[in-house]
Amino acid sequence: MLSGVEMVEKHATVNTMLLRLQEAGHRMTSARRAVVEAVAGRERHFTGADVLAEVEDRTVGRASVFRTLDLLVDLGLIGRVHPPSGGSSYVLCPQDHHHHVICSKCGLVLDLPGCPIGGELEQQARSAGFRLQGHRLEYYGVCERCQEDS
Amino acid sequence: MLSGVEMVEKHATVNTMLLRLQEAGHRMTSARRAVVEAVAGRERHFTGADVLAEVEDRTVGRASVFRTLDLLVDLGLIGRVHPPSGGSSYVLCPQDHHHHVICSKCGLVLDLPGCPIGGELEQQARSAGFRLQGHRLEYYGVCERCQEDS
DNA sequence: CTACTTGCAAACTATTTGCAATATC
DNA sequence: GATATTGCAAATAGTTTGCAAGTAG
Repeated sequence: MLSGVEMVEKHATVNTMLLRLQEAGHRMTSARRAVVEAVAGRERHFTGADVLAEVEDRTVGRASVFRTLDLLVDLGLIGRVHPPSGGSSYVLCPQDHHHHVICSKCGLVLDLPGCPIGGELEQQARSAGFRLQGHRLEYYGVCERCQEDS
Repeated sequence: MLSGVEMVEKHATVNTMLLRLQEAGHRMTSARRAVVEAVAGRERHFTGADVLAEVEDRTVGRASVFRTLDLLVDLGLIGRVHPPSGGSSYVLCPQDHHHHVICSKCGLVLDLPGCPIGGELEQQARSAGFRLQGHRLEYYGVCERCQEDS
């Protein structure tokens, strides 16, 4: 069984993502399928425009692309990142709490499972009266391949 | 001397910021002064539009506001943050490496001196071949005052 | 069938650019 | 006086909205 699947899927597959959408009470439409297919398996960060470009020959409207991406973000299947270069883009996300390293040159995204947060700084914030809700942590660097290329 | 100054200034004052601009080889103009004055002393995050609104009665052009903000970011006097609610805004920054907690309700920004980063995750990124350049870490929560208000 | 969802186009928001005029050094 | 910088207006980028038509459940 499962012949051809040699790797553990770190990220949700197309089917898993569609299933999640349904479970969350959303209808399964061709627009959503198109967006999910355009997004699944990506290993770099991508923008709304990237996805739009990939699905527009399937006559999926601009709005539906953004609406579906929002949905996927809400479900935690993809996340938003903000490269220092500016702008915002999306990345596929594994389902547990994690962070990303993003290559400044090619946009490659690597998941870093686990979380170094929780110590002194959180304590400081709490003693200043904050009730913490979450955090955003992103690393930036240059990936192996891009270092070679330079 | 220095009568009236009872507090240690955590962030650069108007004069300090202007001085930095000059040191960096930039001219001292009224547009820049206006932007710096609009920005100094803020304890919440603010957007380009906020600053624009505050200086436009001084006939400072839209473009100059954004150009000056960029300059201040380059000099490290202010930083960009990306609230989960979306969008991007600026915060005053102390001069050393630090992070922020941001109140989701009122936008209050608190500096957290120091940095919890450096351990396991960086190691993972390095062993995956990344040459790290930096990171972005922001905490989100609700400040004391907003908890009371709710 | 019924309500959710869509595609389209227009509306928006936020920021950037081109350029002649201006002000700083 | 040379050049960095400006204000303005138009341009651009990216995303959102309003709505009649379409379609999944």
